[in-house]
Amino acid sequence: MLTERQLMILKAIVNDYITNAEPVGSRSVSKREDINYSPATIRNEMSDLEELGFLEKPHSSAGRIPSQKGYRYYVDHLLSPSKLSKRDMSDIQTMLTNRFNEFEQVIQQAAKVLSNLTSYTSIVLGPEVFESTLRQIQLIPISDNQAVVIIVTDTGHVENQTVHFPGTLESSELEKVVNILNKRLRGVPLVQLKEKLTEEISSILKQYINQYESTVEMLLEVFRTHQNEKVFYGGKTNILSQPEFHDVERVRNILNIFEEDALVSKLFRSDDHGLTIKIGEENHFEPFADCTIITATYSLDGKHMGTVGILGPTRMEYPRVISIMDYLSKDMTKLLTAWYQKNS
Amino acid sequence: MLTERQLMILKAIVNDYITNAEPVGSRSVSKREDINYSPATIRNEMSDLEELGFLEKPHSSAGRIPSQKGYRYYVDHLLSPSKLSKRDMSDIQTMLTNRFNEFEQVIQQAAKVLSNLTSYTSIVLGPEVFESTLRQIQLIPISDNQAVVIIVTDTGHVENQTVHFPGTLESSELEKVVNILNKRLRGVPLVQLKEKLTEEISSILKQYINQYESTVEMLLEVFRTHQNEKVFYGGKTNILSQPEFHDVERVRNILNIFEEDALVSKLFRSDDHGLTIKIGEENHFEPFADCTIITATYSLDGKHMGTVGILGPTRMEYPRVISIMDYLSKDMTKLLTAWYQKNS
DNA sequence: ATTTAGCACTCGGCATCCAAGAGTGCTAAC
DNA sequence: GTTAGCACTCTTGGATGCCGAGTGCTAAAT
Repeated sequence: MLTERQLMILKAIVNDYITNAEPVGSRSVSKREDINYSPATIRNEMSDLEELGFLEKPHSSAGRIPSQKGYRYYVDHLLSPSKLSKRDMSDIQTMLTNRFNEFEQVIQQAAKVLSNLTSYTSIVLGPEVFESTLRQIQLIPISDNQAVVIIVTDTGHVENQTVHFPGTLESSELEKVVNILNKRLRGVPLVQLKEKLTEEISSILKQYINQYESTVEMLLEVFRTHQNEKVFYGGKTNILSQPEFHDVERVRNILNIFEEDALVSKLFRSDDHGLTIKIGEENHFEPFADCTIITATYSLDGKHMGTVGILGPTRMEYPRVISIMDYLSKDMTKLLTAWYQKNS
Repeated sequence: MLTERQLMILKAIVNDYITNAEPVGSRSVSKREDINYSPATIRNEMSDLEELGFLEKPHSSAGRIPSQKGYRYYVDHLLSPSKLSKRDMSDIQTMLTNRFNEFEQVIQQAAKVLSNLTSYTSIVLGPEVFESTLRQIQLIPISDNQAVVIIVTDTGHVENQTVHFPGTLESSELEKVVNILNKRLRGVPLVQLKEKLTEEISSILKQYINQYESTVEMLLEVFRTHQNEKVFYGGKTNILSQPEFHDVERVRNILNIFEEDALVSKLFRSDDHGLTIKIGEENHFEPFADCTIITATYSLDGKHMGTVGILGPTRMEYPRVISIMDYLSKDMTKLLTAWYQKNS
């Protein structure tokens, strides 16, 4: 429905505004190489584009800036995906090639490289808890009345937790408990552990263990506080360098959000395979009303694992960020696959 | 060397500036109940105080503000330690009375309560690594070529780390390794583990274990990356609400520091027993040139364990913060002692 | 029918000016 | 030693006016 020329102009305006963060006037559009119309013509078109809702004016005599709808149209139809520069690719490669023992290290690195390359804030969510299953559980007594519970998931994530411990439980009994748990709970999704414990395991424990009541209670305690998936950040303060975030109150609101991992992981989690772009109010979250969030997922055997995300102003360098995210998420998938095969 | 009256005036000015964040004029000082001199007299005294370096003027016709030296004198000689309000005390109590399994939870809580009560940013450092010794070490194989190493310190801190694992090591041998390590390394300070391993243990392992070389290598890997002590924050963005931090660049510098735990723990660690107050440039750190850091230590059996700290503007509510910190750090010491006795 | 040149108009940004207010420093009187 | 009085200084905030960037419209050019 938009004419060829309108598309060109819209694209030019978005591109210009993305790089300069200042309202774009008709003159500067007409000066572009690929556009051969006078400012007056451009003005007429801009006026139309504004009427259609793709542009808006900060005030009556400034240039135009893209509206949310304008950005949306831009990313949906006008975006020319930029080739990733050699340098970016190699940066990603070297960051992710480092030897690592735990997958979390990769995730941490990914967050770092993302924020470095984009100068926005990156958020990377680890493997989702409710997807992962128990691979192994261990109980290690560390004093008369304390033990450490180690939980290893199928994704290779290791977690420890200290619990109070029925002092009367003997080490032979302890071993029995661990054996039973491992036998019965291997492969069970973490979120179902609690359920499973009360339904099946507790009656089994009853048969073998004296102090079974306090033991079950202890285990319930462990399973109750199931960790949320971890959230990794890169460049938390990068957003402060964007001109649109020079207001301290605004900044404070956003930075406070980062202190609440649970909230962040809710806001950034994406289940769609591939890239998701949410512009401004599409986030349905007031503090992000003029932010764009781009997320991509990484996976294992086609099974969705986690999300890498980036938070920036709506005025975001879409082409660049998109290609970086695409490349990075695929790389993580590859790495994860390789790592998993090696350590299965 | 200062007259009684000068002291009164200095104190009045600091107090006033602390609460209002605005230069204090002679008139407002003379209006205070406890001061019965005319503005003119006050002016003369203020002029003297300025000459002595305790006050300064933002510009020639504003009121005075305390200089760094002024603050210093204030905290050293003029401070009337405020009684902690019932409410504050009970807030601290309830925050710290919650049942907890790991000492880290207390520390986390402490950071939170501190920042809530003061509306500055709090930093709490966990038990210092180089002070703590090994209580127990465990190796748990989780796949053909991976194991989790669990390290428990005498302070009850538990740490896990995933390592690559010589696939050929059998579980009976593994057990031997663990036994040897526990027997030989218990009580050894974490920082000496590496040394001890190369000097003593490796030769012992050689006698018992086939794959001793790769095992030693693996252990070295573990001990090399000795965790820094953890840093807990409360109210990271609180500082943004102080009027003196309304400049985005300044704020960014400070927030960036918080991303570097190692740096933070260096800046905030205090070895002095009791309270330490560092005002402005006394921090010897440019970004903190107009910040005050107050630290207190918590301990166990008189042995210094960790530090609780607060970061705010030099214009800090000293009396209140000091009494809160004092109370909190003593409370933590008590709690830690009780906890340690119970779980030794 | 498009496109464009021309021109009046609008508005933010910036500098300037001014008056008010807060505060100082000095002097002279108490 | 203290204080009243007063001239002086400096910030703050509002009013004013100008400039430049940009628009919207109209009429001419293509």
